[in-house]
Amino acid sequence: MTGQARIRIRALPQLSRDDSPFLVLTPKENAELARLAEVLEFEKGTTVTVHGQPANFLFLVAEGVAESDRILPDGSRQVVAFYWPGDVCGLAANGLYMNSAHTLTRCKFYRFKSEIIGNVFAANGIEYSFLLKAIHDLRSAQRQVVAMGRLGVTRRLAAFLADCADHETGFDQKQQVLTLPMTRQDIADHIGASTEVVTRAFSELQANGLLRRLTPRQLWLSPARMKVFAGLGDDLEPAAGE
Amino acid sequence: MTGQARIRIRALPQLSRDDSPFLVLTPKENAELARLAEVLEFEKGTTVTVHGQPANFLFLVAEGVAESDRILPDGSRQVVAFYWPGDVCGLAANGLYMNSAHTLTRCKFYRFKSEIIGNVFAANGIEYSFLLKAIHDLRSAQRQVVAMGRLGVTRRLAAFLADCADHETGFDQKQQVLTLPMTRQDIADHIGASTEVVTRAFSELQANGLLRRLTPRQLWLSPARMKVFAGLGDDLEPAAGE
DNA sequence: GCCGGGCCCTGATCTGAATCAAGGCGTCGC
DNA sequence: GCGACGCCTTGATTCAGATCAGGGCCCGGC
Repeated sequence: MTGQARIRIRALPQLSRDDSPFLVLTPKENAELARLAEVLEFEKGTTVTVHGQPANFLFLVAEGVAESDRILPDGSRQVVAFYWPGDVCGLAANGLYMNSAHTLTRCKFYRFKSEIIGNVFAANGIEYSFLLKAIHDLRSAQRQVVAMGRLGVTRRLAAFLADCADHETGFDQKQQVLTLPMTRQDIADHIGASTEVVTRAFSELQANGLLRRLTPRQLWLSPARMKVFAGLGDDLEPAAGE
Repeated sequence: MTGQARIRIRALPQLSRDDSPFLVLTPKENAELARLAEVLEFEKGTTVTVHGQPANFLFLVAEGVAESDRILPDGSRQVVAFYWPGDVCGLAANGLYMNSAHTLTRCKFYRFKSEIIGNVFAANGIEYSFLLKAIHDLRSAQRQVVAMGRLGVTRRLAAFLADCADHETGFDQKQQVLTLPMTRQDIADHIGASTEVVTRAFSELQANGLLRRLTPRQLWLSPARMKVFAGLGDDLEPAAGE
C-alpha cells in the first residue's frame, strides 16, 4: 500500500539555520507517518474539504496543486492559500474545516485522520501547547487575510473590535465596555487604512448603533452584533456565547 | 524568581473540541517552562524586537499589550498583530525576527531563549515537523497580510508570482518559465482584486520587463527581480539565491 | 495659567481599483 | 469543420478610500 511513500512536509524552519525548503523525515519517521496515511487521487476540480463540515482528515499534497477558499455571505470569495506538493491542508476550528479546498490539477494526497496530531503529541504537554498556539495564530492570520481581501474598511474595523472584545484584558463583560490600548494610527496600520477612514468607520458603526464612543479609547459595544456585521465569525462557533 | 508564575499560552485548539481560550499547562509543565523563563518589565513604548535582528528570544506576554509591525521600503507600516496576555511574540525567519515589536502599555513578559523550541522537541521528529510547518504557514499568512494591507495590486501580483516561482513544481529554473495551475479568477480572489485588474497588472509587469507572457499560463520571469519589485522579500534572505 | 504637541475628528479633492461593457482566442463537443 | 462556451484581455465609467487641509481636545511642561 502506502508503505514506501516518501513523505515530505514543506516547511521553512523557524529557529534553526537549516533552511532547506523541505523538511525530510527520517526513514523511520516517514514509515511511521506513511503507515497512518491513505493515498487518494483526485481529478482536477474536485472538492476536498467543505467549509463548516466536520474536519475528520488532514491532507498532505503529494502531487498537483490545490487551493482553499472562503465564500463570504455577500458571495465574494477569498482564496486563502494555494497548496503545492509538501503542503498540508485541512485547517480546522472547533472541529470544523475553516475553508473549502479544491484541486486545480489532478492531485495525489496523503490523507490522515485528524486525531493523528493528538495521538502523536499525546504524551507531551508543552510541545502540544506550542503547536496549538501556532495553529491558532495561523487561523487568526488567515481570517485577517480574508478580511483585508474582501471586506470594506468599516467591516474590517468591526472584525477588529470583535477580536479585541474576545480578550479578557480590556473588555468589561458586565458593562460591555472595551478599552483600547492602541491609537487610531495603530488600528489604521493594522486593518490597512488611513486614520481618517478609521475615524469615519467608527462614526458609521456608531450611527448604526453598533457602538458608542464614551471616550476615543472607551467603547460601549456588543461583540455579537459586531461579529455579525463584520460577516466573518459566521457559523464556526459551536454555541453563540463565549 | 519566576518559579511559581502561572504560564498560560493563549490558543484555541485545532482538533479537539475543548475550546477554552487558554490552554493551561499542568503545574509540572508550567514549572518546567517557568524554570526556563526570565521575567521582564517594559515601559509603554519600548521596542522589544527589531525586524532583521538575530532572533535569540521568544516572548510570552504576561501583562499588557504589544504590537508587531513591519515597515516597508516606501515607509508605510503594517501592524501584523497585537499581542495580549497569553500571546507569544518573536516570530523569526532564518534566525532573524520577522517584525519589530513594541509595547503599547506597560508590559510584563516571560522571555525564553529561542532554542527552547528545539530543545523541547529534540527527541521527536514528526511533532517538530508539524510545528515547523505550522510556523511556516503562519509566516506566509503574515506576509500575505502585509501585502494585502500595504501593496498595490501590481506589487501584490509580483509577490504572488515570486511565491509561485519558489515551488519546484511549475517553475523551470533553467528556462525561467513559470507554469501557473490556476485561473486569473483564482489569482484575483487570492490577492484581493478583480480579474480585470489582475490582467492589467500582468500587462504592467510585462511593460516593465519583469515578465513575458508566453501563453496566459506560461510566464517567463525573473523571481529575484520580481521580489525586489514587490518590496517584501527584502533583507531576510541569508543569501541571494534560493 | 499658558503654551505646545499629540491625538482625534471632519470636510474637500483626487486616485487606484471595482464595475460595466465588449471583443479575441482556444478548446471541446458534435 | 463549426459553434459555443470558458478564459483572457482591453476600454469607459464609477466609487471607496487615500490624501490634503484644518479644527478641537486633552495632557504635560514651564
